[in-house]
Amino acid sequence: MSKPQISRWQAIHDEVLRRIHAREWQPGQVIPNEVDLAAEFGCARATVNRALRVLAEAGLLERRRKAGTRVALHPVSRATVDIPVIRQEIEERGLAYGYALIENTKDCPPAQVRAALGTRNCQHITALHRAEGAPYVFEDRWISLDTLSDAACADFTTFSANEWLLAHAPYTHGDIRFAAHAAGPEAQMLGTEPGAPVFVIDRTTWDHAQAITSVRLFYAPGYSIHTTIGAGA
Amino acid sequence: MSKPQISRWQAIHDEVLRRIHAREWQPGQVIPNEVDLAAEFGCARATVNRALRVLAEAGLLERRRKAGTRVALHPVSRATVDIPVIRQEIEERGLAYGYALIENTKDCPPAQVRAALGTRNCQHITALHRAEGAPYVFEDRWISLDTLSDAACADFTTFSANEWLLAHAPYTHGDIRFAAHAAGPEAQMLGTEPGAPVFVIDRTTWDHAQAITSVRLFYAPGYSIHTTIGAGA
DNA sequence: GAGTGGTCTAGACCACTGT
DNA sequence: CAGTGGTCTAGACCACTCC
Repeated sequence: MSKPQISRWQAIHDEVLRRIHAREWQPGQVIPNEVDLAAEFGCARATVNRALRVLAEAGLLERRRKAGTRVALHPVSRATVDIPVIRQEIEERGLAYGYALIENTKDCPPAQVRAALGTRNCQHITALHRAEGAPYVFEDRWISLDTLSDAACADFTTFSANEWLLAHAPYTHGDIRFAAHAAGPEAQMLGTEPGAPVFVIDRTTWDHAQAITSVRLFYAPGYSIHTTIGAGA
Repeated sequence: MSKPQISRWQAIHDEVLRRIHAREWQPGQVIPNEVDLAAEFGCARATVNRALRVLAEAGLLERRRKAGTRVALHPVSRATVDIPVIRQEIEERGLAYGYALIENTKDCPPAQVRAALGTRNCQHITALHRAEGAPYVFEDRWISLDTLSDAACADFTTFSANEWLLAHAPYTHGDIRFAAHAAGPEAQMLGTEPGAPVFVIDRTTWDHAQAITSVRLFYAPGYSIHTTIGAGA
């Protein structure tokens, strides 16, 4: 037998959620303040605070000092997407991981990447990741040599730039874009035809103000990103 | 002048993050327990707990009772994606929102949707959302009439099913998938050619154990989802 | 069994912001 | 200015899990 072990703040979280769903507290309406709710639930204010903070982070409540807490008018669905290391993503599905470096040169990136990285001084790496022998994702990466001069002499033949960067260049923040593109020259490597729809992820990461790398991942046909969303209204 | 106003727990959060990035605490290594860290930082244990909890939620730390807190071996990038109501998404870009119902019939869904919703008794709604007159997204939605019998007599001509559901059927959890497809018959409505790459979002939502709706959104060419990621290693 | 994190309390001070 | 949420404290008990 397994007991869920609901904590006090989770119970309050659930009860507040129930009142929002039941329209006892309507969208846009101000709900009682923390002191009153703590009195109602017979607990400390900090416990109510925790419950409401989680709901606010989920986008269901809007909180402002003095103005109080309101039920959000336009609750957005907030999904958290995990973007793992490619090798890990493949191996976690129980498939054999394969990697092949295609190109590794010092080069000047195209305008769009140049704008993202803020430099012309880049290492250009292209590689193919395979799952169980089949093409999985084609990686087209630019690394700023202004930020990471080591990248010029790194060996990407056995380990991908993906993993090298994880070990050598932590980032503070990044920027991700998901889109659908028509396959270009990389179609052949992905085992599809030019013009076929491919799922593309563009990602640029920074270490504070220093841009580190900008990468475009072309996924083989059939790829999709899956995630779940919590409570919404 | 604006002061960032860094709170105590955020300062500790940042310092721990610095130590992880600086490899002072290496991946897989157990870091000092909360009591020791509280002593080091000269604060209450709850404050350290808050800082470490946030880092754990971000995937950078792994915490287990008795075993202690370790630096994650495979820090995944965890991005939060906001999926707003379509009308809101368009209007927030300062564009005129347009909506046209195409079809609204009681019908039996295809096998895949049937499996997701667990019923044959469905309302089928298709509609086109426009931004500034141009096609923006084509919506292909199935609503379970077992769960929401009201949907059979709802009027979707002026307000989209998207908004009707928000007001009538809160969900407790959902399931989202992003993918790239080749445009089918909907290509014409999206102003593109069959076979062209389109960004597709599949979403199914439940209210507890009851499936509510399953929708497939076909976005017009050029659409992309943008988000940011926080600190990673 | 014992060490660690998870939670909770009662109270306090502070930051922000609407009035 | 005053009301509200944001944070912090010192201490406590409990749940979990490794040894």
